[in-house]
Amino acid sequence: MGELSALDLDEAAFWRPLMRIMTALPRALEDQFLPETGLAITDYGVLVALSEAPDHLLRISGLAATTGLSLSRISRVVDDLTRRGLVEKRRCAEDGRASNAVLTEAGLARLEAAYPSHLARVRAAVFDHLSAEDIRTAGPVLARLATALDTAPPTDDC
Amino acid sequence: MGELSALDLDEAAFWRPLMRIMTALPRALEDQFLPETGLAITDYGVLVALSEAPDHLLRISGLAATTGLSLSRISRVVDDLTRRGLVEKRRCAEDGRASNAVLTEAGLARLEAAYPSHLARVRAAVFDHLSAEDIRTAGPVLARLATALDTAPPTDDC
DNA sequence: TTTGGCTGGTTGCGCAAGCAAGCTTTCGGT
DNA sequence: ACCGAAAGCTTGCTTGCGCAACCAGCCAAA
Repeated sequence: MGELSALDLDEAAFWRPLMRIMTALPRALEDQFLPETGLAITDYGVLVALSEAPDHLLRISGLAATTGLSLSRISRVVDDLTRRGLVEKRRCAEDGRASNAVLTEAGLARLEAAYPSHLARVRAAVFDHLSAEDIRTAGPVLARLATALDTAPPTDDC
Repeated sequence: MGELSALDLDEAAFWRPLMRIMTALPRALEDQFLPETGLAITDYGVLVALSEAPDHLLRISGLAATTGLSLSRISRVVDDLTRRGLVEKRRCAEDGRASNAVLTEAGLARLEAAYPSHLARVRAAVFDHLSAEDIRTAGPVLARLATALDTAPPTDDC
């Protein structure tokens, strides 16, 4: 290390905005969302993940993977959602160590009720400011970056 | 609200990766950076902001604005950096309420020492996975999004 | 000049999140 | 059949962060 060249102009013009977005977007999304729906984005993410899973059922660890949260966090979030009746936790039949989280009726209803608000926030924060062209050209780049981040967490240094 | 159409395919292909990036990138950057340099990215951001300011001097509130952190957080971070000798806090002469944070020699040295590590992390996490073309086409889109987020925080609903 | 409002910053507190250590169940090897 | 290692959570503790309440210095306007 130490022999790397600094960012060039194009890179800087990519990097700076990306940093701003990383810090500002989450707040822009969450701020109105929680009061409007009674769900934290984290909760919402968990419910979405379950709603997209076969039988609305997912292992705790699978939930952690798809939401990108730590196992410990997911454990507590699922407990909380269970307490609120939006999710049910069942010990897995074929593996006594594992648990499955299942979306309840109430959970699905809550998710559906929250969806418009989420959509509105996303549109207001992101898509209202971009052209169709923007979205089409930048989308694939973001996709490459995202998959790289997903697959490269084990240090690919050296 | 409630009358919004769902995301179309292009939008979804933009939004999903963006969410992944928002959650995964910060960790990818911070994980090695702190052990390598003894600086949290937040600390690093503050030092960078100061280093780019005239006379290496910035109001506390200015620091909050440029870093995108809350005033309270900045207040504590600056206190901490002061305790570590990387920054100096001076009560402002022409306004007794205000404080200025100034980068010390040690702070500048620390920043310069940390820079290669930061660069390496950014390259490994981001630019190593993107082509020059990617960067050139997506950069402006990210820039639009970032300025929109910076200027639109007061709810532009209704 | 005094008083009420403002602005810049600090502090008390609570919450989300991760890490590390623990517990239980499973599985592979002998 | 047994034992050690590993998998799948859970729980205790720490940290980063923001909000809201607060305090001090500034600035009108009466």
